[in-house]
Amino acid sequence: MDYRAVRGMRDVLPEEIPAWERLESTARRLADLAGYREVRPPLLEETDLFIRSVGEVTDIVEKEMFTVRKADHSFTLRPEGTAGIVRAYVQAGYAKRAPLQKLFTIGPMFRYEKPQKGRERQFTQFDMEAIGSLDPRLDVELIDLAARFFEELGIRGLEVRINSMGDGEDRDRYREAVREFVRPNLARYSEESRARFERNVLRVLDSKHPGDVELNQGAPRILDFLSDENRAHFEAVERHLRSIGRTVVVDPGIVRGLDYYTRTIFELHYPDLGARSALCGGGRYDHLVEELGGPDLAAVGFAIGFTGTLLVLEELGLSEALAADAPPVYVAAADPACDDEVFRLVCELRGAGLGAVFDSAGKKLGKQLKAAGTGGHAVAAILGPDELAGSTVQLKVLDTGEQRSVPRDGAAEAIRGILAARGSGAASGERGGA
RNA sequence: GUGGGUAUAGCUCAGUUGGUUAGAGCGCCAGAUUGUGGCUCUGGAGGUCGGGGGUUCGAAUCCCCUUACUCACCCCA
Repeated sequence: MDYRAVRGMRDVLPEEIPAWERLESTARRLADLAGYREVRPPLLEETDLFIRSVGEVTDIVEKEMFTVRKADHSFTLRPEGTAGIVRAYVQAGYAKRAPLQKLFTIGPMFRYEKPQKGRERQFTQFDMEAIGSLDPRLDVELIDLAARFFEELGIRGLEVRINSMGDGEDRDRYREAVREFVRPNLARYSEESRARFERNVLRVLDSKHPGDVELNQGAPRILDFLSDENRAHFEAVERHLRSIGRTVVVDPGIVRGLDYYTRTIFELHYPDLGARSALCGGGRYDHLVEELGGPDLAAVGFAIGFTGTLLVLEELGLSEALAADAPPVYVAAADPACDDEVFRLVCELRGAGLGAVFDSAGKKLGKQLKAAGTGGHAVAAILGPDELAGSTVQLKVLDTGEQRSVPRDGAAEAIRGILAARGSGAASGERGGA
């Protein structure tokens, strides 16, 4: 095999499209329900946009960007959706004419990481963003919508974890407190954690080394460092979550990897997925609009990864019931002499709004009917010399085997009748599953 | 970036201590059935055994290198 898809990128083949369409339609329906409008920023942005928004010392910027240079400019394939959406928001002038915008986008993101289960270099995300307000009900609205997305797909048992990162000053004071907490025992920490101590001390608390976990007992919690205002915001989020019946876990260990996050952050986990259990991550980014040249406006959003979601659907056996509908009619030639007339009927039926296909491999009638049956078509229309002579067509209902002759002129109508009779009895999704 | 595993037909996989023309199931094509499918039977096509080098009379099998895939760590969707 000479050519393969680029490492970490894969083809979504026709067999998988129904599952993808289901994710997309579920996302769009939810967005409509809550008044979020679709926006489609370009896949390529100036590299500096991501450095500025995601943060210079993050993994994404340091080593995961797909960057191309052209004529003194540096462009980067978007590694996440929020930066581009906020850039578009500012550029479109929404900040002045209609500051509160609820937006969503669905599309590919790119990160140069080593691929593994649930992680690809090109992956698709569903992003929802509410820009222009600090209302804690928006935090909760988004958490609720994210959870609802999975529930509508049939995925239960998700765990919602929330935390607050405070704002810049809160975080500075907290970071200092953690540094003081760790420093006396630094020599006893794992090598990994000692490196993190320098680079990003908060990650020390995230360590999975047994010894580190022990040492981290009793570490300061960021929630104790929140300003009154940020504490009130966090408590309001919890209160609203309770009032709509969403149970969540407050997890002081969540520390998101992008610099722009502030205040509320959350993740949705599917515990059975193992190492890569987070299906959704999000939170507030209350300074990003200003950072990108707009006024100081608060915002909150999340991203759901399709890759992990599809994995879970697969595991739960929920993706097998999905199959695309084949065109209802297969027009078969009883004799090669009728091929022209078969093609004419196919086009005629399509003109009448009936999906129709024909054999173009020179199969004999028996093989054509076999193909019609296994191909998932509902009706076979058979044309042979006898039918041509009598201006008729044989219609065979493929799942019952019953067959009758109808006038050629009335073929479309007769087929419509058969489909209506079939369709009325069958529930949606009858095909594919069984 | 670090560490482990795996590479044989379109797919899922066998291949015995290295031994002659590398197999099976599914799928595909055809015939039995010269105008009627889903079952059955018969036959067929399809493989530089990931690539390169080495050991050997002889390598899919042993050794080295390489590439790809995959899993985990890190981090994240």
